[in-house]
Amino acid sequence: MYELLTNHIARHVSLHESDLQTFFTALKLVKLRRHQYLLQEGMICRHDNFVIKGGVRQYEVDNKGREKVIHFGFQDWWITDRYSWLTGLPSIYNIQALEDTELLQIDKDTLDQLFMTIPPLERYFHIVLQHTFAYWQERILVLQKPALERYLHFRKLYGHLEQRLSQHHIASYLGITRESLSRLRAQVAQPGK
Amino acid sequence: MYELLTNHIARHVSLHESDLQTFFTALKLVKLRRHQYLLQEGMICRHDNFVIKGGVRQYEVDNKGREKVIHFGFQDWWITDRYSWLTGLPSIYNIQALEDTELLQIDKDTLDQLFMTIPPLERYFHIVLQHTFAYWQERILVLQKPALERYLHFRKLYGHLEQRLSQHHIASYLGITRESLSRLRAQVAQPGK
DNA sequence: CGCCGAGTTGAACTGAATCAAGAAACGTGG
DNA sequence: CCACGTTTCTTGATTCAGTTCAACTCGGCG
Repeated sequence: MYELLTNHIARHVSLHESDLQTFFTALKLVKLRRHQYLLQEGMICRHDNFVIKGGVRQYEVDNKGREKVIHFGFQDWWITDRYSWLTGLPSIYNIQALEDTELLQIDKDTLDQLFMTIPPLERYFHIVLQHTFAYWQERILVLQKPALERYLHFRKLYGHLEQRLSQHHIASYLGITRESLSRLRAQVAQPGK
Repeated sequence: MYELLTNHIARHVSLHESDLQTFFTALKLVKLRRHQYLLQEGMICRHDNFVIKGGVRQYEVDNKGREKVIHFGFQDWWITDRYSWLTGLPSIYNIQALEDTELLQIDKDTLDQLFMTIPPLERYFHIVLQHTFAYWQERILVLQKPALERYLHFRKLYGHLEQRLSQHHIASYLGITRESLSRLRAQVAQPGK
């Protein structure tokens, strides 16, 4: 159960076995069934979550009732609403399981405590955040490009996930409509044009 | 010279005076004149930079030769190309001074060394990154909205900077053309429509 | 003065959204 | 295992926000 996370940590820092255990005892295993929510709009997000199985999407519902997917979370990713986590304000996001999902959850206050006694643990979270950030920086760049480029970029990064996601969710992630995505797919499949 | 940074740090963590001094001696003061570059495409970005005066913009030049502004950096902000910084790969971004600018620069290797001996320093950088991250998360959301909303959001966040930036740079930051921004401004100024 | 970059305004164009039907895939109950 | 309803995906016609191209204004500065 902790194997994935142990490996993920080892990839970034080396942690004493005892510290690792301390950290693990602070974690809570959460199981979500498809379509269940990890976070709903209006709730305060006090936890960070490491996906060990399945997948989730983080999205906002805009004032016209349309869902905007900000981010996905699959195996080996940490996911949270960083804004609510940081400020303690209610979240404007929903995080929902796309399929049956298992995550390891850590509470912010607990984690902040642990950081004081186990500095390499903070090092780990800091490094992971830097990675996520670097990826986010690229996402902002890509969002400025035309729809076809955005789709191709998505395939390069997440091609292996394409069949696990609905067109609807992919389109929303790319900032386009379902219909436009459908047309782009047709175009990419047979460049008869 | 270190006053702004001292205050910024104190806002997030408490650091022993001696640790603070150790950190400061690792910093380098960099002065840029308007239009000078802090980073150019192709260079490896090994430094993180705290702006104490002036302002910079981070942008990419796309394959059609157009500039896409990703981010600005003004007083009290840390700025770097997080991707190149993290991976050691050449940057695809340029960071250029918008006006005469002064920054405090820290080298990645030095900083990583300091983190090992001064854990609260890593805490500080971790917290700052979380803040920046929360802000980028919002930026991704906003980039999915129509141009007018993006502009209004920009004004809410950066209204006080609007006159220090050219229309060109603001438009690029918003992901629209100069002309469109001009029209939006006219529309906002007199809602005679 | 006259030039030059920054900003505005107008007209035509275009990529993507919207609206509207179909087709295909999926799951649930008989 | 099939039939039926629901959701997902595709395809077409139309509309619209924002781009492009081009001309014009304004203010600064040699």
